[in-house]
Amino acid sequence: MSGGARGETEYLEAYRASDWPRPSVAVDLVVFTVLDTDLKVLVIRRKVHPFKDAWALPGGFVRVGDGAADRGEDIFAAAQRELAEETGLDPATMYLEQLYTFGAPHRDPRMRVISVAHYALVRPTLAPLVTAGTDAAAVRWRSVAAEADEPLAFDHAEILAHALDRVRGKLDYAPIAFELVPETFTVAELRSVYEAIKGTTYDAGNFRRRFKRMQTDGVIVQAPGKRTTGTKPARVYRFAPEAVAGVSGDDA
Amino acid sequence: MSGGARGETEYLEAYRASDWPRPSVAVDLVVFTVLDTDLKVLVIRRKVHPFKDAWALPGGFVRVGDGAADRGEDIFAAAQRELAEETGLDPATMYLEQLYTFGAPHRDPRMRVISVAHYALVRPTLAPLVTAGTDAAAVRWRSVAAEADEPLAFDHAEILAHALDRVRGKLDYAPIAFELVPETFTVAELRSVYEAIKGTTYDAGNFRRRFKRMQTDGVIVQAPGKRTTGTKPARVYRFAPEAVAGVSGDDA
DNA sequence: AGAATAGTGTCTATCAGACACTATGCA
DNA sequence: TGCATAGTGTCTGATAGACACTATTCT
Repeated sequence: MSGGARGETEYLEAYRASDWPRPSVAVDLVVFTVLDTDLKVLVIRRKVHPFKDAWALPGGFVRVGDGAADRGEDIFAAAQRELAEETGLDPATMYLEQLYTFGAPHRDPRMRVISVAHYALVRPTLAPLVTAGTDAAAVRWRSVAAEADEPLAFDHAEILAHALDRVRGKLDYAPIAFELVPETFTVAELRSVYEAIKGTTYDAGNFRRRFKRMQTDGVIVQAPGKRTTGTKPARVYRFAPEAVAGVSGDDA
Repeated sequence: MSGGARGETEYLEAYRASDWPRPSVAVDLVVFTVLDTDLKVLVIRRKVHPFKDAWALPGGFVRVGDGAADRGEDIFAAAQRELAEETGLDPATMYLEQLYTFGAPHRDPRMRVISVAHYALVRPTLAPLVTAGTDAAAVRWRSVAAEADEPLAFDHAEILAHALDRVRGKLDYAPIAFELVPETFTVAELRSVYEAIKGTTYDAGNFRRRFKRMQTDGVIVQAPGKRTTGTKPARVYRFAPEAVAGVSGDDA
């Protein structure tokens, strides 16, 4: 900082801006997993008003410090914290990425809330371990396909639709499907994840060819052992993240 | 709303949230155009602290109303308003889309500011008409290739890098190049926009083939007249937005 | 032996990159 | 007439969809 006339200008500018009304800023989370070859999203039953007892996406307010010394937490850190709180899982084990920011003036009946939505991908092996956070009466993995289900609170249906678009689009050019299978997986298992996300079927032979290309590209390597599925056992593979650029999660 | 015990819970919840410190929320704009076959970004010279006299991306605070009656403006509306203020152009003539939200705790030295970055595309025919807004000492179209240029204020270099990634990626699957040519254009003109954005060259013959596919798909239609360029005149075409789904701009 | 899934190979259409070639208007 | 750009055509390699086929294991 500086003093004198510059300092005065600076002070006035800071005063002006901080004197205007400010919105609350939240993060909302669209947490996906694949269970029983079906794409699921994590919903919680709200304990408090508004939308008490309704299903909603997990989320919470970004911690903003008061003043110059404490500036609060980063937005991505807030999303990680909420993800941990609302699932009981270690956020380092999940893929997390910022999605879109929703800020319609009346999206929250209480007050002006701007929500930075994120989406997360949880391995099916971890999905059954989620536990309800303190602000939730219950958590549930809800099928994304279940349109006729109970409506979601706030504008969460719109946020979910956005997240679906993003994941479906990103599936074609980014290695995100690997976040939704166990550490080791078969060709058929990876295919079923693609099918669950896209909502279509993939030809088994053609998908295998694509799979093989990823193998020759070094994205996938064979893992020891086989998976027995009641019929001919299948080879298992492992994702090789070291061969892929930009797998860090949030790209900001 | 409701009364009684529910009302009390509701009140307490609202009180709690609104009593916490809140951040200022801004919109920043990455405004692109193509001039002289070069991709340019609009920068302003700051009039006030912090970063006084430095180049920065245009932007401003989102107007947030005070209380239940006035809730302020929508985020997209704020971006449109800033776009109009900072360019002097009608925002309806430009493509505008939300990009990413930046909220590192110390990205603004004054206070906690969360910025919802957007990017805009301006036709080269309109680009020379931009005028500086009230908070800018000057505006300039700056080449994005000019790495060795003066640094940008705040985290605006990072925002610009994000916007470049988005535009370059989206160019391949969305009809955004049409936002950067005049109403009617030749094959070569559209190709030079692709080249300016991607920073590479395209084979003229192959690009023409791609162009023709868009024509048979109804995305492009021939327009009357020819463009004379000092040599053999070229046919001119027009974008046919009615044939393309999802050209609305912001997709929220 | 039969069912079911794992795994392979082929044909075809589409599209991109490389590149040779023709057509036309202006200096 | 020559040059520069407009515009056309061809060859090749990579990939996706459709689909027929073989291989292996469990019951």
